[in-house]
Amino acid sequence: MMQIEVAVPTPLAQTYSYLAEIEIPRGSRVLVPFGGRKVVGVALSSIPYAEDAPRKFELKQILEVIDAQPMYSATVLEVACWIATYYMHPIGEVLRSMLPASSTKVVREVIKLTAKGLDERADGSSTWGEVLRAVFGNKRQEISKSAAKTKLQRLLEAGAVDAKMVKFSALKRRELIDVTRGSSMRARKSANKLSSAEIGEEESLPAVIPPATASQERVLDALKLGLNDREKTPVFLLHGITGAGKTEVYLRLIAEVMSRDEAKAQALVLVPEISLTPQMTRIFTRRFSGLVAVVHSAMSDADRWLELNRIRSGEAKILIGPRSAVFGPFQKLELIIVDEEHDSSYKQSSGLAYNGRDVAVLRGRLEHALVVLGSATPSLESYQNARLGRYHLLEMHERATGRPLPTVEVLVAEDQPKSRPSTLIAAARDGKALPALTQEDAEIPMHPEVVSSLRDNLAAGRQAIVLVNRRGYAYYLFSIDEKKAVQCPNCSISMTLHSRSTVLRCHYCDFTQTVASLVRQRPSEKFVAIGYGSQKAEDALRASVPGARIVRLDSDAVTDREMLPRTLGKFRAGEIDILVGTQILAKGHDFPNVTLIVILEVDQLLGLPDFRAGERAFQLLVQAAGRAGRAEMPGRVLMQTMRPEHNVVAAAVRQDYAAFVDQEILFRQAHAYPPFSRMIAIEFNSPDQNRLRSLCERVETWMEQVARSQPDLVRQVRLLGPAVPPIETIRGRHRRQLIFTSSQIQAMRTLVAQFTRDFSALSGDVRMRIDVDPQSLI
DNA sequence: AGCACGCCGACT
DNA sequence: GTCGGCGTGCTC
Repeated sequence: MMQIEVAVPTPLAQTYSYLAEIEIPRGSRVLVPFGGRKVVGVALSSIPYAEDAPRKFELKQILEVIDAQPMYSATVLEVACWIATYYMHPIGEVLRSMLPASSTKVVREVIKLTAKGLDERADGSSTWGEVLRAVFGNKRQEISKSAAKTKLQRLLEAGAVDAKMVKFSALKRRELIDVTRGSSMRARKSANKLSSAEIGEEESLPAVIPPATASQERVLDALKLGLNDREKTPVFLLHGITGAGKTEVYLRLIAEVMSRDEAKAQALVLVPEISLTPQMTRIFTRRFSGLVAVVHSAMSDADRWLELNRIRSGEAKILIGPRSAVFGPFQKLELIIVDEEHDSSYKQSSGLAYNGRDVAVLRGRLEHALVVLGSATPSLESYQNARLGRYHLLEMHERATGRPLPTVEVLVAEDQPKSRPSTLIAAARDGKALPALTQEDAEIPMHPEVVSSLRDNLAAGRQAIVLVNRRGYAYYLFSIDEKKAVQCPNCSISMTLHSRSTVLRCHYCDFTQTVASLVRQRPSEKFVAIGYGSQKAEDALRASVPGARIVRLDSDAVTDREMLPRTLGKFRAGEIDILVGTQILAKGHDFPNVTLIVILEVDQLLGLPDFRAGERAFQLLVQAAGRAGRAEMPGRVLMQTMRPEHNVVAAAVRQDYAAFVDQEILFRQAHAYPPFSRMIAIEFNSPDQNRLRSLCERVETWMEQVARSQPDLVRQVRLLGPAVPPIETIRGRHRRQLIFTSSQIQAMRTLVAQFTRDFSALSGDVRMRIDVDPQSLI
């Protein structure tokens, strides 16, 4: 008999011991009984069972070994353990988040009609029969619990029958149904579907490989030296200006790795989710036909399994994906590329707060793989690592086309437009139909130069991109009487006006309300629409650039997963003259015929209450500017701002990364912000404000106590809060934030570990989330 | 997180 | 008198 340590997907940090007849391979998933239910855990170790050892409880038997071949390799398990420790997250949850969701949601429950239930369903006059017919239909006797749940929910919403009858417990009590636990699902077998890579292949043409430029050659030579020295597991930071041809470097490096190693070597390419377009995928599939696997978040679980299994079997050599791809089941990973390494989407913002880029560096070290972090605007953290010699810095200062960077001009915007009551809103109050949009309604503060440049560009048969860093129609709806913007009832932020100012929407919880219903609720107040978003910019552009084919692209416009690639495809094909939209447009895309980029509302970027606001603004401005003039035609960039003197704007205008870094480093140093310190943020949230308040009092008492009992430890760590974060409430949950900062990482971690131990038992509906190295403090 | 056990209001 | 509400506490 063996004793097996199993990591179980619960918010508990410890592992649990079970019994099995034989040793179970480390990394295999197992089905175990756990607190009255069955869950899927991961076997971590097997030791012979010492029968006579004293123990407080009897061990339970493992019910089933799901994977004969471990699902998690030894290295991936090591990565998981590191993440669990570093990000202070339970190991079972870490392992669960590493695979597609269905890998651990394997205990399927099945609802079955009993004989009595069958009779009842046949009875057309029975209300219970009605419920059963709604759930099972007229033929089926069995249905999965999740499917049944949605049907019951729908029935409940319809309100045709008593709410009490629309419940599993009620049906069960009457012995109309049986709830049984099905057996666990196995690792998914391949479905009859073509993988995205195969589909991509069909369309693809043979690759035309451009000759490498001098700087590409130089960088590649250095990287190849790194490949020879992999035992030292070097990390390279590839800083190349926009259009320098970093992708071509990646492609050649991958080819080099593969040519060296009897076609066994595998490579990982991490990209920000948003740049995972079919075009991007095609670049790789054309060059490495049949060897590329792709995963992205819009994919179904089944498809994701399919692609990951191609990597696991060794059939595919290259995995392209967003941050979660860093957990890919590689056989022999020899190269990891993190494209746009500065991108904030590498940091998971909910649940397990890992940073895919940092995990990539760790995994590279464990696998002895070469790691390349690429960016036109490296994060301060990575750049500092390069300065300190931890990473090798490689720079590319010329564009692959030999063309100069686009010229950037600053246009000083007028002040805010005069606040005037909108005719649209007045009409909504009267309950009349909304009037057609007038020219005046569609006005936004646009510098005359912006308009004339867009017209000239159109006349020259060229394309333009207009970037508005805010979605929606107007910015917010301001109540003149209350002297404040209309807030979301669930979140403490202003709602944004959409659909020509007829609808208010919260960008945090998606709460939606029509303006008409708002003015009915608050009949005596007067409102004005302030500011503008991408929707209004679209209208304004239509009015001021007649004849242009204009399409808006932002997360509201992208309604299905075909939308973004389709629109970008049309734009590339020249069927669209002007693309107007949000950050979606700023990243990575390569449009040869785009010669003009307009960036409106630069100022809003700079004003965010976060120490990284400057860095984000600089990155966005440079990335956006980099979309212009990528082919033969020179590009031009117009930035409209009210603060032309701001040093971030000034550096972005010159596209001078070094100048930006120099000043930003000084700023971070002066305030002891990362990378000169580390941060751990702890968030408490609860729908109950009072509970939260008393918890904060407990936290303060705790802080005073440790300051007294462990003064040496506390002296090394700065503790901020508990404070109300910039957005106090999200989805009806009030929040408080506690921030630990220190340059003494170990001391800080010790203190935080102590804190989480002392606050592990939270009463009521209070939740705690730990964010190590937070990307944003909002 | 689930799920069970446990103690108080409105119903067959 | 029960059913069922959700407050605490445990899960090898």
